[in-house]
Amino acid sequence: MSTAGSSAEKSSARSINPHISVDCVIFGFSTNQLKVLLIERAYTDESGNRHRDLKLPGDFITPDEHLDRAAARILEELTGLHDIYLRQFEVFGHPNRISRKIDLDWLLETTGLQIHRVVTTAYYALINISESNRDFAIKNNARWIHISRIPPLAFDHLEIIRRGLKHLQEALRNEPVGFELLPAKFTIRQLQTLYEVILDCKLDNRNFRKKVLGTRYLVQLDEKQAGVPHKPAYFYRFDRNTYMRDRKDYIGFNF
Amino acid sequence: MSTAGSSAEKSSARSINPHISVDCVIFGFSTNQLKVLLIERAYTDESGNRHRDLKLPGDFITPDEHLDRAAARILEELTGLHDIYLRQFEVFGHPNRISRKIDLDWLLETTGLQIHRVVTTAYYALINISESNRDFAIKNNARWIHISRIPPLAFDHLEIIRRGLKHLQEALRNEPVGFELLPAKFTIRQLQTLYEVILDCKLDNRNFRKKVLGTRYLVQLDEKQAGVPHKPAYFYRFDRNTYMRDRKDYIGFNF
DNA sequence: ACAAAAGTGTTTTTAATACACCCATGA
DNA sequence: TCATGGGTGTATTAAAAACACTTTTGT
Repeated sequence: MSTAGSSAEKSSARSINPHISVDCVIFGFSTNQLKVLLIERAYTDESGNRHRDLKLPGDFITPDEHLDRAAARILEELTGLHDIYLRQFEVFGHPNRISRKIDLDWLLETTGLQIHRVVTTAYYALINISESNRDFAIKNNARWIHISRIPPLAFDHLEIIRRGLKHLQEALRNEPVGFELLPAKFTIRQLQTLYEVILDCKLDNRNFRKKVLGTRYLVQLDEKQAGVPHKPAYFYRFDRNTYMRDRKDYIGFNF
Repeated sequence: MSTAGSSAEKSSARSINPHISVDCVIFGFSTNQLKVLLIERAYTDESGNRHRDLKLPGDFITPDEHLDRAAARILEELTGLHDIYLRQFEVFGHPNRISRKIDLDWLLETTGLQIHRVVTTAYYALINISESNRDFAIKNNARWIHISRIPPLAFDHLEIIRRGLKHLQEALRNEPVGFELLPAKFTIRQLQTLYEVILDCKLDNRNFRKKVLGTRYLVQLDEKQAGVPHKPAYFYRFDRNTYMRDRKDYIGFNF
């Protein structure tokens, strides 16, 4: 669990349910890297020294708040974005997930409550960094951290990210979620790199193009890349309506 | 959320966390049907009349109980079974999921507390009905109900079962979980029927045999069916060790 | 003219599908 | 001997994988 920096302060003012929280693993893709949006947390140790570390965006739910709604709220408070791809993926309820002194102290400091047991529901969000960076300021000392360069985090947040990545990989295999991480216009190579980075594998370029262009829901635009020192690539867009119509209800099984 | 019949009574005695519960969708397979284990719930309406309906086995967690542990406890209290396949699959946190008068009244009656908001973590369990019936008594007025003949249930338990079935179907496609629902010795036809019933489709017998016998982890026993009025089928068993060694780390993607 | 990434086809291999008959047993 | 479900093989089709060169642009 946890509480978003500024949301935490709000939490102590407004009414919260201190037993249940929501945490968001916000994935973004830029400069050919998968990143996670983390928040700087400041806390004071027993010697009065101020420390910083990072945590997932999250918050306690309010007494009558739907979990999905809480996740959307956290995302919107942080980034200003709404209508973002957001999926519940797992609950973390280990009784010792809040046991380090710094975590207990930080909760006391931000909520005013002595809290030692919180069950958190984890969501992952997929956002397009470049567009959202352009239009919305990232507030609350949030930072994009490369997925494989994540420092020690608050609570069990590293584990939550690991599991979130697993779920993202699973989703990427079975649904067209990759587009959520790309701008509306993208090149096939960008898409392929996204798959390679998230699934951590190499894909054959010709087979990849054959596969994705074989679907009817990837539509080529008239526009090409400009100013690149090589043959410019066409831009494509994802046509969700066509996907919805054509989606094959897969029946095979592998075990 | 909910509380298992007898566990509910216990809950009011022992210390509970009344905000968080665990519910178990316990699947079983017998007479070629997929079934769910449900518990009879009795409640008294305002006119003092006694009513019965059905609910999922579930309970509040205790203050320091791991969610997984709570699910295992519920399962064991009910069936006496342990080391059962048990997977968390989803959290149900809608603020109105406990809003019907009968549900509110029943909670008051069984816990002594006025409870109107509970976030529940749902697990599904896979058990082999015949073996467990033989060795363990099912307590607490529990009944196996055919998956497509489920009457109106307490709380949002019907929705939880629907979602649990979806997750079971998904698991069945990707992992060898079907064996959890069968006796240690089973015939290929039993296995095929299990797939057909759970995935709700017809499978070609020759192709099915080819596929499952192509794996190395389905091993034929010397034993055959006896007393059947037709050619007796060989029994097979699932070799989990071989599966663990041979499991192909599937890399393909379909979207 | 060079560097750099875009874009393109064919062959091979593998997996999925479709399909029909004989076999072993109990009654 | 009959009814019942068990068990088997092949041909076709579809999808995945392997693989190398030409094109377009900026510098």
